[in-house]
Amino acid sequence: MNKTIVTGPPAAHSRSAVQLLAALEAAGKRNTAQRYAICRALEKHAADHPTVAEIYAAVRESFPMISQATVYNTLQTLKRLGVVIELDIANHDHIHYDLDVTPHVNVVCRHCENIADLHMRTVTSLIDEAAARSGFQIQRTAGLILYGVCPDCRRRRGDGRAAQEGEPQDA
Amino acid sequence: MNKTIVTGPPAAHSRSAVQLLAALEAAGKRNTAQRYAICRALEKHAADHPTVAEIYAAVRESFPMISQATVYNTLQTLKRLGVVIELDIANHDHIHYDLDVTPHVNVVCRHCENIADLHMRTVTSLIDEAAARSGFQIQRTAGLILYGVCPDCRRRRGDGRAAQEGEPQDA
DNA sequence: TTAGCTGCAAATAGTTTGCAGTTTT
DNA sequence: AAAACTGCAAACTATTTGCAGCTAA
Repeated sequence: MNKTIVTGPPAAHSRSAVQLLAALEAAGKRNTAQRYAICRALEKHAADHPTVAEIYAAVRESFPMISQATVYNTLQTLKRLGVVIELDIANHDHIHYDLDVTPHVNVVCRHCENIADLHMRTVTSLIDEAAARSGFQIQRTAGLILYGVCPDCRRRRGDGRAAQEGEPQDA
Repeated sequence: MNKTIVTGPPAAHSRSAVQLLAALEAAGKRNTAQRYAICRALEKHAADHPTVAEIYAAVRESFPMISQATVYNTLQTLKRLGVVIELDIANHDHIHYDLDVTPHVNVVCRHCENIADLHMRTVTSLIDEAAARSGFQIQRTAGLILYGVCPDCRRRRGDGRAAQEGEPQDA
């Protein structure tokens, strides 16, 4: 549950609140105070890959009477516009949101549940090869998810465990 | 909803029912008729990346009185043993199961919801680089998910759409 | 025998939805 | 003024859980 960012440049590729709002406007969506607050909350927590609950909590600070439904609706709208992506992470109860829609990998720690962004040349190679080999037209290139243990947790909990096939998904 | 396999060798890397049962036994789990039936169903539908509902339906054919809870329980056990992985796919209501736990990519079609397996050298490079760059100890190397449109659907629905960043997640 | 498994049914909880009233354009 | 958006509360539904009886070892 701690939200220390483990790796990677802070929000370097993430869209800003302004960009999100611009996308909404460009799509002919209305500019409401609630949406503004939600976009600000997204921007602020971008590096955490926030869940709906976290965004809801953050928005409430400045907008105490907002309803969850509005948060869900707006997030769905942003998702459909393609300016935000959903991260469905195994064994996590909530959906996470990522403002970075450029090709990258997300690495998830099984212990502290932190999520890091990783930008690598290899991602593009992988996608190109996958497209060539499968005949698929790959549309979404962000949010490739890898699971493991972050450096902090390795240190904290003792290391040693082999990173092998057959590694169980849970503790 | 059609389940034609689009790409890749049929179940080449998937574990067989026998292997699943062996894993259960090795872990000191009891050998029940229900678990046997579930493993058989998994093996049979491995190439489909079946959901719980599909496995439940398949098992019922030979075992009409089985309960869903048992299917859920067994799947969870297999998951914890690391012989099966869960695929959490964006916008899919159900969890999919993959009997292939060797490093590979899953490519998901947004239209027909088919899931293909792709084994590529690049996967290992990606994982190695991700581990090196992030300091994470990567434990799960299977089920890297990519989203796009499969060849059949491209043909069927007309092509043309650009595979760009900013591509919406839904229709 | 006995620990573990199954099946039933009820509980849980994240997300979605209907609708009436409000707000943006 | 019209269409869209919000907030509330109810609805949905995939998954989990409690528990009594069954069963593999």
